[in-house]
Amino acid sequence: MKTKAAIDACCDTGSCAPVPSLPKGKRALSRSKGFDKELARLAKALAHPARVRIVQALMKVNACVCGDLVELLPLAQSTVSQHLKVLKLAGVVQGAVEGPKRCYCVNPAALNRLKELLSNL
Amino acid sequence: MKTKAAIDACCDTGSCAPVPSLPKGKRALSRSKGFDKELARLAKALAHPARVRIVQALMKVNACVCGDLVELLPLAQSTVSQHLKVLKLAGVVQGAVEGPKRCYCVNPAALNRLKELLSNL
DNA sequence: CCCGTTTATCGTAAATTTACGATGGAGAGA
DNA sequence: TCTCTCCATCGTAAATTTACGATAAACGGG
Repeated sequence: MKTKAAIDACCDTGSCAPVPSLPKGKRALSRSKGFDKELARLAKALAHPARVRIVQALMKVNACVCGDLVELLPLAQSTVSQHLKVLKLAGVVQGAVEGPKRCYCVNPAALNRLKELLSNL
Repeated sequence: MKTKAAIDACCDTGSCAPVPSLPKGKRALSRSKGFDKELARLAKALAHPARVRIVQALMKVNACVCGDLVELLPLAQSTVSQHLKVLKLAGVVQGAVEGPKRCYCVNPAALNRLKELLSNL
């Protein structure tokens, strides 16, 4: 009977529990109203390899990075700027003006928040 | 001079470092070739509120969940099935056949991997 | 063997994302 | 002031995502 084997392939408890009708007062965070939206929003910010690369580069130096991020990526300058905008809107990076250039750095709080939300899944 | 103030708003070190030309042998994980793609792929799986809700519900019971996930979400059955497919392809959930129903549960390894990648940013 | 239940897939439409070149604006220096 | 550099924004095209209803496929029960 392959049914049993298929179940084992899924998870160890052989039986199928009913859906828990969600908010059961188990953990405060995951009950909070915007939990799913907030996690999805932060995850979406990192849901593109180019944006991950940007955050990676920004983390590596713990200072601001002047704009030659474009040279890191096989993308046009306007595209990189657009990705930076996405990251800024999600609160993952912050930017400031330094002379004619821009200055970017990651906001550690946003990444910590993402980790926190993940831990409370 | 508002330039200085703007810098402070970005990060505490007042100066702007050059981009670090990425792979500098600092940490093995973040150097690995597919790091950005893998993180982006996992993040993308959670980049939609409905998929977060699904994972949430699947985590809450540590067993398989029979299919009435549809009742959790304000979405049509085919849409939920599509989101489940995305999660399965990303390796975040696993499914098995139980009689006429399907049986889903999360793959903790995938979520741990996501946390690991985030920690190595 | 048919039937009802459950879920995946197909076809499709709307919305969003991704990417590019072109343009514009802000600041530094001649 | 004029110009040059750096970057954001605009306009736009292609690709992807999201959502739905309709249909098909798998299974157990009668």
